Amino acid sequence: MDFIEVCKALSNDTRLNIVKWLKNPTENFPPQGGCLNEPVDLKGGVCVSSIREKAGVSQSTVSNYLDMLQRSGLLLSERHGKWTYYRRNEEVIKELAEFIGKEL
Amino acid sequence: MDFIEVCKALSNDTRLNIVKWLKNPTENFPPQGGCLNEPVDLKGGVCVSSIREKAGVSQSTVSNYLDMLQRSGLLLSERHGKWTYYRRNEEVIKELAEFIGKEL
DNA sequence: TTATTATATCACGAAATCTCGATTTGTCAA
DNA sequence: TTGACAAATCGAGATTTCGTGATATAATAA
Repeated sequence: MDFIEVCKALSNDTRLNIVKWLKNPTENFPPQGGCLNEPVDLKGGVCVSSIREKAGVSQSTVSNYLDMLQRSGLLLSERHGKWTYYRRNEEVIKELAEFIGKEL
Repeated sequence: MDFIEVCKALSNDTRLNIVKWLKNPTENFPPQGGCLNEPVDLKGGVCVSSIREKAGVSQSTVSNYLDMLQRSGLLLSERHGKWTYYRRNEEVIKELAEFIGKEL
């Protein structure tokens, strides 16, 4: 985990909120995977357009934010058909808490 | 604690190192309070010029960094005569770890 | 008072980040 | 194959951050 990159990723209200919202996807976003007939294991993942709507920023901005959060390791993404579903990487978030508790 | 401001403050290698170094001041810096005859309770605080030397940046940069770290709450400062001694604010650092563990 | 030292503040150009609209790519359906 | 839609990438102007040298302030010493 690159702590500096994680800090940069979290140094923005919208990006911080995205990470928080994804802690409880069903509370914060509409049901996902709607259009697909096949049952897909989304593991709580949420598609870009749902996140964009909640965040109230442009499509390119949210795409950039999600990429940034993924590159920092905080989020994971999985593509199913037309949609890309993002979810939290709980292991990295746990690492982050441990880093602050021990290394910082 | 303003989490965003803390993240911004930690989004820089030198500033992150300063916070880490101040965890063990006696290991990382020369003895402090040397010129003063009066015994001063520095509580592990380190003066700006010692930090500047260790960090290898200009005086204005380190002063700016220390101000930023203090404004974020991560550091505390105390002036004694000509010197300003900076030390960690362990309570805020604990808050930070708790925030990540619970809120994030 | 004057000189010296420690730190803070100012002003600046360079580099990075922010956020957007436009365009491109990828996927599915007709 | 074409059209429609989701998401990623591109390009750009506005804002912020980076790090510096110069200057100002504050405290001590002579």
